[in-house]
Amino acid sequence: MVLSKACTYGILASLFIARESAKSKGYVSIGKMSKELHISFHFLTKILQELTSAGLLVSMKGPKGGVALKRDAGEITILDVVLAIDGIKVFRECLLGLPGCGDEKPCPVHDEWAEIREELYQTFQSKTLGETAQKIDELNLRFALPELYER
Amino acid sequence: MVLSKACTYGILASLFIARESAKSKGYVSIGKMSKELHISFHFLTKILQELTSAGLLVSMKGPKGGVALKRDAGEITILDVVLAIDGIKVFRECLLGLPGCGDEKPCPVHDEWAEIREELYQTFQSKTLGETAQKIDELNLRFALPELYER
DNA sequence: AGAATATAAGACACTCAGCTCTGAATTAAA
DNA sequence: TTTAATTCAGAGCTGAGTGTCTTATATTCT
Repeated sequence: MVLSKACTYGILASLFIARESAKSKGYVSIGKMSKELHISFHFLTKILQELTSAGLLVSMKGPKGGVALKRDAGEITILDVVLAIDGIKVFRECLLGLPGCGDEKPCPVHDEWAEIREELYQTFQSKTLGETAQKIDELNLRFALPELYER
Repeated sequence: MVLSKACTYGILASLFIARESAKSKGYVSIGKMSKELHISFHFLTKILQELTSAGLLVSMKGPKGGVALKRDAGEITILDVVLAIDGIKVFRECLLGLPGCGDEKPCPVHDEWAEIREELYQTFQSKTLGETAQKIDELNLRFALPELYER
C-alpha cells in the first residue's frame, strides 16, 4: 500500500464533494457521503476533519450542514489531499526503508525509485478534483467501494 | 511503504549473502548477518526461512552452517525476493485500494498507476543480486541499517 | 421574537487486526 | 558436546475502524 486507507478514502470523498458541488451549491452531508461511498461514517468524519483543518474544506454544523470545498474544484489537486493526509514522506521515503538513504549515500535502488516517486508526484499534481470528477462522470469510472465492503 | 519491512530486510540480507559468496564459498551465518545488518536475529531468521522455502536459498544447521544462495547470484533478481516475501499483489493493487479496479472498470488514476507499477516491476526484474552486490562494493552504497536502529 | 428540537460536525477513548519482533525449546551437524 | 538453524507460541505496536458524548446551528413551534 503506497497510500494509507485514510488517504484513499480522503481522495474518494474529495472527488465525491467535487461532483456534488458541480451539480448544486451548498454543503455535502458526511452521512450521505458515507452511505454512498460505503465508508464508515466515523472514520470518514475523522478524515474530513483533517482536510478541513488543512484548509482544503470548510464545514458547517446543523441542518443543511456538511462539508464543501474551500476553493474551486479546479484549484485543488489530488496531491493536495495526499499531502494533507499522508504528508510529504510518501514522496521522500527510501524504497528499502534505509533511514540515511539520500543522494550523497544512496541505496542500490535509490535513483530508480526517485524517478518513479517523482512520476507519481507529477501524476497527483496534474490532476485537479474538478477535471477528475468530470472524467468520472464522462467515462463512468469506478470511484466508490462496492457494497461488499460496507460496514 | 510500498514493500513490507520483512521484504526490505529480505532484500538487504540477500545482497549481503551475494557479497559474502563472491568473497568466499560456504554458508553465511544468520547470527553474523543480523549483527552486521542490525536486524533482529529472530525476525531475520523467519524471513530467510521464507526465502529458503521459496527455493531462493539453501540452509544448513550446525557449526559452519547458515544460508547460501541456491542459484548463482547473477541468476537471482531482486524481483524474485520481492515476490517470495510480499507476493505479486504489490504489482497488482489499485492505488486507491478499490477492489474492482481493472482495465474494464478503472479508477481515476488506474492507467497512470499501472504504468508506474510496471516500471517498478521492470526495475526489480532487471537487477540481479550479483550485479547489485558488485555495485554496492564499487560505489560504497548504503545497504545496512544504521546502529541507531539496532535491537 | 424566543425557545425547543433536530441535525450534523467535533472530540476522545476504545477495540480489533495485522505486521513486527522476541523468547524458549528443539533439532541437526561438526 | 558445542554450535547454529528451526520451530512455535506469543508479546508489542501501529493503523484501521467504532461508539459515545459534546458542541454548534438551522429550522420549527409557540
